[in-house]
This record gives sequence, structure tokens and C-alpha cells, in this order.
Amino acid sequence: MTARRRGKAPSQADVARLAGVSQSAVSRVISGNAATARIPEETRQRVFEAVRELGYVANPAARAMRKQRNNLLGVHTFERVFPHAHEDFYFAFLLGIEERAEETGFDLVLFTSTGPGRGGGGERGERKIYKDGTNRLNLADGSILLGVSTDRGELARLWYEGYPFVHIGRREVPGAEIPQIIPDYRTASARIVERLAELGHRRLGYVREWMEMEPYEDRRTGYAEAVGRLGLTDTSPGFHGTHGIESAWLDEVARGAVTAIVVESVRLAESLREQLAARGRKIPDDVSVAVLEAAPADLSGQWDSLVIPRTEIGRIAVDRLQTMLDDPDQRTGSLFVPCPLIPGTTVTAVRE
Amino acid sequence: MTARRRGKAPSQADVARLAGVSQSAVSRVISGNAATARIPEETRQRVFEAVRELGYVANPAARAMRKQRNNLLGVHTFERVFPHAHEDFYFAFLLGIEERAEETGFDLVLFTSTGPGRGGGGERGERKIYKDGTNRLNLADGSILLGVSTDRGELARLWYEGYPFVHIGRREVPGAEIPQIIPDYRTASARIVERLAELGHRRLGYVREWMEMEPYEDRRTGYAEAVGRLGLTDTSPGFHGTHGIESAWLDEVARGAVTAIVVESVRLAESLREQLAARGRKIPDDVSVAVLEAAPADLSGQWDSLVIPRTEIGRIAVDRLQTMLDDPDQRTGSLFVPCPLIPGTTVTAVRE
DNA sequence: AGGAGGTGCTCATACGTATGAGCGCTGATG
DNA sequence: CATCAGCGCTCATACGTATGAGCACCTCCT
Repeated sequence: MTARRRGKAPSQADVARLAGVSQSAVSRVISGNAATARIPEETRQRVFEAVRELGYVANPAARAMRKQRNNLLGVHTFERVFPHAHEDFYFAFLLGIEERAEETGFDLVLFTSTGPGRGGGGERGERKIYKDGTNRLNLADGSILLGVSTDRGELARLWYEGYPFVHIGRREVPGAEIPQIIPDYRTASARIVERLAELGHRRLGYVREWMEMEPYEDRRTGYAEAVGRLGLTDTSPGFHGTHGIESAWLDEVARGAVTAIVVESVRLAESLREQLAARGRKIPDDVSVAVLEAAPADLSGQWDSLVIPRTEIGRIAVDRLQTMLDDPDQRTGSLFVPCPLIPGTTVTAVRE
Repeated sequence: MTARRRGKAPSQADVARLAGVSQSAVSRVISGNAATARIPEETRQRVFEAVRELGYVANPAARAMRKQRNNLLGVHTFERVFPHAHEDFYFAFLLGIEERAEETGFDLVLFTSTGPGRGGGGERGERKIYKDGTNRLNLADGSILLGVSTDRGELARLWYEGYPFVHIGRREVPGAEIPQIIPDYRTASARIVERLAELGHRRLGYVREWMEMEPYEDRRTGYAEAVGRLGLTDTSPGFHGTHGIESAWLDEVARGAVTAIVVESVRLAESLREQLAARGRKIPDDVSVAVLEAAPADLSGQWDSLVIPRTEIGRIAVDRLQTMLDDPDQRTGSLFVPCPLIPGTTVTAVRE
């Protein structure tokens, strides 16, 4: 390696000078579009020689400006990644995203500058896509949005501007058809009901969380549909709005009014177990219970439940995004990803 | 928002047209260097109006090309981040990096494209900085290097080319003075020895890992120095080269030849505990033991040990890098970060 | 009246890369 | 010998932004 302009990285022009060719020749050699190149081996060697000598490496900014690609995939999380990664929330998604990005030769940008930063925004650390008129996202060719987006307006604008992105998880935005990749809770819930039916259960119950977010809606419709389709009976007081678990209903369950219960979260399932125990009833001996949620850590509980294929979803998100990048017109719609059921010890055949 | 050129993001030129000014005026308004701007409020408003109307947002590639800054900080790990994050290795570092990046308004690039990717490289998933002549790192203004770099040559080249980076952890490269940020194992080890001395211990032992890496060297010199300085006695067979823990030496320990032992890892400490137990000796009743390593998970063991302030180190790395960016000539040297000792239940005053 | 100094912009250019168009040359073909 | 294809390049330009230089106009002062 020899002389280099002080403080400046060498450019193709420098290489060209050294190799005794034009800058455009250098460009052709390096980003060798062999089809249109028409540069003989000997010249190529001279150029590579000069490249080595100067330690030339392409300027990504210039390259990005010329082509319309960076090979950068953005990851926007609406909160900080790592504290949550620790709690395994974003973690598995990121795992899949990273894997797939590596496999396809992309780098990842974590948009941290969009946070409240110095002085701006609230303590909670919520991140905005648009911040004082600057959308940092378009630094990347496209982005994956992850987490709970509080501001539907931002999503709408992003979509309107034609920026390529996919949203992990369900988020309906009126007037915008944002590409989402969604765990198929609906089918999974239905399958759980089908399985209970196969095991002879006819009278089911459903215990819901208090939240009204889209993902829960899906579970609820899946359950309701399957119950209807299979001609089963649903006797859930909570199904139409109650928050806690009504003790009157629990008494009925204890009396045998219901043989299987579908529950929206492990938290509620644990509570259910206690309350039934207080009434002298055991799971699964007296009542079968399946859970419609599974954080990885919950596996220890041995609940029969569905599993959200987080890593897989991360990988899929990357692929989807790449499809969109390759063909910008193709606005791919939403994609549902099957959620496998994992067997536990809380569901058995009905005994009567 | 109205007409926009099909498939193209609006540029300053478009805004200028709409506002009836020149492109350079737009640039001055937007990246308002108030000092040289000389644009009256009325015009500014017209421009902002046009910006809003078109939904203009700056093109980061062009901007990056013009200024020499992206506000992008690279994070290069020599292996995949997330599988390890899970084991809490990279995790705490990244936590600090992310925090500090957010606070200072930088985005983070995770260099994933540098991995073996499609077809290239080994199964192990090792990542290279230089890959077919392209150094992706310079996509970012500067980078933090994290983990075990196998290839010193890459570091040397990176340094030679004047790219701003800091290396977390110690890595000596002949001929290159790479800026490192290093847990101060040496002082910490010395402090542990001092503490043992204060507690009345005079005859110490040291049990070493088999590895010969720089970080262990630091621990060893710190220990040796302190022992010398305080006039203590060291009777460690392993100190000059043995791998396992010699049973002859353990017998001596059991006979009371040594009252306190410093160990390089929790793994070895656990083993030590067992072997002493087999000889009827207990920690700390008969022998005090301190550990020179602490993965977060190890805290459960209640060993007296040092703690590596990983999050803090991540934050410091970001700040260091920024200093280098602000003043490119200033090649900051290495920085040692103090490692606090955390008290456990395995060290007590000597009893005799 | 004439100059000085300030205001409100515009002009031109540079950053580094990629690429369509084109130019001069050589060798083959009719 | 004229023509023509193909080779091995070079020229020129565009991408979008930032910025030093400078121009036209106005106001104020002497």
C-alpha cells in the first residue's frame, strides 16, 4: 500500500489514474457487469492491482445514491430492543431476522436515533418513525416494523409514500393496506377446538383477557367459528365481555357444566387452575385446559398451547421485504403464518 | 399531499419548483445553518409548506455523500449476535450501546452481510470485515468491534486505512495501535488480593484456565504484582502452566498450606469446591475463594468475584467513537474500565 | 450623488459511482 | 477494396445535497 490522499479514502478515479485507464473502466471492472463490460483480462488485472495497492474500497454512500439500493434492511422497534430482548419478546424475531439477513447478504439497521434521545419525547422511550420532518427509515432499502405501534398515522403516511416495509403482527390502518405478517391465531384456535372435539369434548368454555387488540380478536373468532361449525356448546360468561373469571361460572364448571376450557393466556390459566383447585377440581382430570398463547418461558408450565413461530416469522419478514424490493409494484398483502400446537399435560379425552 | 413523480421520492428540486425558489435555497432552509442562511421568515414558510405538501424527506444517501457523516454507528460482531445475546454474552454490551446511541441520536448498523452467507465461509458462521474487497464497515461513520476477533490482519488493515473504530476487549495487534476499551482485570485482580490481605490471608494460591488470551494475562499480572508488593506468599502449582487442578497441590491446600485461593472462572471454582469437599474442607470455613470472572448468571453461586461492567462499557465505547469522529486526528489510545468487586459468601477473615 | 454595507437570494460545483452512447481500431467477410 | 461487426475502451451525465462565491437590489450615510 502506498500514497493515499491525506484523510481521504481513495476513489475509483485514483485507481483509474494508477492503472492508466478511465474511471468508468474501473467501475466496470469492479462492479463487473460481465455482459456489458468488454474489458480484457489483462486490463482487469491492472485495475485489481491498483485497487490492492491503494486499498480502495467502494464508497457505499455514492453507490447507494447511484443504484437505488443499499443492501440495508431497517428494523424499527417502537421501543428499545434490548431490554425486551431479554424478556424474550423481540428476541426470537430478531434471531430470525438476523439469520435470514445474513443468508441473503443484507445488513441490518436498528433505528435507535428515532427515540426520544436528548430532551425529546417521553420517559417511556417510545420511538417515532417521523421525527422533525426526517424519516430515517429510508436510510434502509426497506424496513421491518416490530412491536406495538401506537401511532397508526405514521404507518399510514409511510405506506402512502410508497416506502417498502412489512409489519410484524396485526395492525389495521384505515385507508392503508399495510403488508403484515401475522401469526394465524384464528386457525390455531380453531384447531385447538377441533382437537378437543376429537377427544370427545362437547361443552366448552372460553376465558378471555381484558385487552381488545387485534390478535385477541383473531383468537376469539377462530374459537367461535369452530364451536359453531362443529355443533359444540359454548358456555362462557366471559366470552362476551367479562374481565376476571366469574365465580358463579366457576361453580358451574366445578359442577361439570363444561369439560374443556380455552384460555387466552398462561396468566389466566394459572389463575383458573387455582380457582378450580379451591373447588376440588383438577386439571386435566376433571377439566381439560388449552392456552392460546405461548411465550417461550411458559413451556415449563406444560400447558397444551399454541406456539408462535417467532424466529420463522422473522425470517419470513425478511423474505417478504426482499420480494417487495425486487418488484416495487407488487404490494404484497398480509400473510398468515401457521402456529403449531404443542401438546402438554392439561388436555385429555373426556371421561364420563 | 398531492402529485408526486411516479415511484420517485420528491427531491429538493421538486420542493424548490413548488415554492418558487432555487434548490439551494431549499437546502439552506432545511438544513438551516442559520448563520449563513439569510432567508427571511416568509420564504422559509413557503418552503416548509411545499415540503409538507410533497411529503419531502431528505435522501440520506445523497446527504451522506455530501457531508461525510451518516449518523450511523456500526456494530461488528465476529459471530452472530443474537444466539449469544441469549447467553448474555453480547447482550449487556449491546444494551449499553443501544442506550447511548439513542441518547446521542445515532442509528446502529448490525453487520450481518459480512457473515458466510450464501455458500461462502465455514459452518461456524464467522464474520469477516473485508469480504471480496468490499469493506462494508465504512457504510457507518465508525464502528464498534465486539467479540473475539480471530484475524488480527483485518484489524491491522482497518486501522491502517484510518477507519474510526473501537474494539471492546483487549486485542494486541503488532504495528497497529488500535483503540480498545478494556475491563481493567489487572487492577481488579490486585484489589482482590489486597482485600484478602486485609482479611489476614498471607498464603495464597491461584488457579488458572488453560487459555492464553490477553484478558487472562491481565488477571495474572495483577495477581502476581499484588502478591509481590504486599509481601505475600504464592504457592500455586498451576500458576506456571498446569491445566487442571493438581491433586498433590489440593492435598497441600487441605493440609492448610494456603488460606485463600483466587480462581479464573466459576467453572474452575465449582470444581475446586468439589475437590476440597472430597478432602473434608469447606469454603469459606477452611479456605477463602474469590473468582476473577462473572457472567451475570453466575451471581447465583454467591462467589466473591469481580464484575465486568458490560453495559457501561457499551456506553463508553459509543462515546469514545464519537470523540474520534469529531476529531479524526485524535487517535485515542486504550481505555481501562474499572471492574467493581462484588461481595459473596466465599471469602472470610482468616481463622487461626 | 455616490459609495458602503447589508439582504435575499441564485449559480455553479463537488462528492463518487454507474451506465448509455459512442469512438477509433482491427480483422473478417463479401 | 469496401463494409461491417466486434472489441476495448472513453465521454458525458445523472443521482440529490451542501456550500462558497457572487449578483442584484435596497438602505443608509456622507
